[in-house]
Amino acid sequence: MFDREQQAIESKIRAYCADNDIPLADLKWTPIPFSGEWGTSTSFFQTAANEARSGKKVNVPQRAQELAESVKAGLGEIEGISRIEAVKGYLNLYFSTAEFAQRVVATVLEEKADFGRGRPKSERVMVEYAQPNTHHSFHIGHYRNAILGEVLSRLVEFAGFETIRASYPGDLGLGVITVLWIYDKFYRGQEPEGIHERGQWLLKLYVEATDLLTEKENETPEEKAQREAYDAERRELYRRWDAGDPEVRELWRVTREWSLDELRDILRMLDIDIDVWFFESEVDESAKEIVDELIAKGIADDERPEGAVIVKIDEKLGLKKEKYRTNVLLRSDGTTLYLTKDLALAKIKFEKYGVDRSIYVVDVRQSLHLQQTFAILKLWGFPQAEKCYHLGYGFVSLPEGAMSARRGRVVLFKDVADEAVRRVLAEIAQKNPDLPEAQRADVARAVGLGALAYAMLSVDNNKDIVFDLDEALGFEGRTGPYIQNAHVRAASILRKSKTESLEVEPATFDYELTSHEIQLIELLSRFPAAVEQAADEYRPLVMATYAYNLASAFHSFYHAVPVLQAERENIRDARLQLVAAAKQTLANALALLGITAPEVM
RNA sequence: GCCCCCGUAGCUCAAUGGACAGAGCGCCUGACUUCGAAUCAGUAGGUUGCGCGUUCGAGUCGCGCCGGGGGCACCA
Repeated sequence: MFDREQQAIESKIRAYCADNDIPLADLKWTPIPFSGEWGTSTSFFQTAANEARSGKKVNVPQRAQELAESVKAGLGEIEGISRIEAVKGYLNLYFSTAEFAQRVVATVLEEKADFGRGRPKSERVMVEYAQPNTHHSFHIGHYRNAILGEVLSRLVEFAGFETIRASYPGDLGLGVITVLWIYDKFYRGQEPEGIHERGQWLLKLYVEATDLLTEKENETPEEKAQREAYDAERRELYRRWDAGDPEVRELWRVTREWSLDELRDILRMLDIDIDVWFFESEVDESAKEIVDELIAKGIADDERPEGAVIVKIDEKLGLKKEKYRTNVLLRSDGTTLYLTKDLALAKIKFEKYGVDRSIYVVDVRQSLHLQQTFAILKLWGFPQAEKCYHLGYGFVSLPEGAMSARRGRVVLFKDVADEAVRRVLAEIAQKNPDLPEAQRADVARAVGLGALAYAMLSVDNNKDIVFDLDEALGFEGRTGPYIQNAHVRAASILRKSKTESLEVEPATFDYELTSHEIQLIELLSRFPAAVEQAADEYRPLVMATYAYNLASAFHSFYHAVPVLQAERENIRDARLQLVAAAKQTLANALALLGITAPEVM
């Protein structure tokens, strides 16, 4: 936010050093830590170290301090800077309090929902996420994927990139056929009422079918024969599906739609709007076509009929050590694999959608697979391969162990969301009984889902999560509701102020600010940088941490600093604007996190 | 065997190579006739798994161990 000042200072430092024959190293700027004032800071260690390396005998920390002092003396007075100090090799420049505060608050109130938005970038980004397999049900592992992908999309979009949200559900394979088989055999014609009931029922069928098809210990000859007969039926069904049998295809299409109905409803709840849907079944044909191209280009080796079509990735890249290994593009029977389809899909993304950066939000266990995909894209000659990025995330397990769809040991997202809403309603009844009945449902949903979202986002994506319901639905401490509550408190003050003229004139902060105000304003000023960092590093956690820190600063301010009862009118006006700016920035940060910012709770 | 990720307070987790490693939970103490206590203020808690190295400076980078998790050609 103070780039212009920083650049002016930087050029002054450069000029000074040039005049005094000091070979200045690159200047890096950071906020000054543990200060009760605002400012920016740079150090001279690198420059001193360079001198030492060039042969001069210098003690680096001492020399850095000398340089800092000397530069300080050479800078003189600078507009907007109240004070300069040289300490421990650092040069600290403190901003003029009133001016800084006024500018930060005015900027937020002017830009409103756009505060923090980055300048438009030239590249187009596609984020692929929210893609459970069909014929299953949406569990909390899928939820982690969906919320991570959505927040990442919001971040890169807000940072200025044109952003396309894509989902790529797996709608074929043995798992899907297994569900079709048991439905066709035992449940033909049945269909539960309700989108979620129907979607979840498919998962129950899958569990039941898997049980029937899994070899048991000590099974009798009759049981064995039965199981093998079932399995033969399933294989036959797969064959008919593959051959395009109209009856099987229709059954597949209808049941697939049940899953997608459920998925679409959950995405609606989560305020996720997917732009492009790719289905595995739709890229199957084009996947077969690209194999020939890759063989012709000498990237893939055709070892049929004895073997498969493979890519010796390490060898083609000229790597000595095994890293990407070898992978199969076509089975010896000519059918495609996951990798083949991913290559075909990438081609579509690059050529049809003009994607420059392609981000895959996928379970970390598929890391090797995606690295292989990117490596082959590179061999294939796509320059975008360099900007393919796998946002892997640790899997979500339960205190009793890994989730397992086969064994039916899963925690469904819908169940958790419903429980979250129930708990918030109970909380409201206790803490805010005056809240009108009509608003309770909306607030409960906002707060319940906010708690869940923050529980997922406040852990770095590469860490596994052991999902504990009580922990995920916590409303106190470092949680979504804590941040939402800061927003609510700000809204409450503004409601009570009854001022219409909040934004007509910038307030002047020409009184002695408390440390709480200083801390709060400092955090407001850092929001644009937090957005940029989170988007650059593809890390939702950065924004989650920022939002909490901002809320924490607001809560402290709220408790310690009177606003409506401020001792003077001008102070009251200034603080009201500060509250409005904090509310706006909290709302912007929460929006990026996919969390609703309620007015009351 | 090879590759990837992780190891920080009792627990769960933070920390662009930079100044004094920070939060939450839990424990203990205090603050609601005061803008909403889903809050705030405070106490206690650390050899950042171990060792060597690079650097003016290492939780962060490199190498080697130890411990945990994941992955390694016709599954997705």
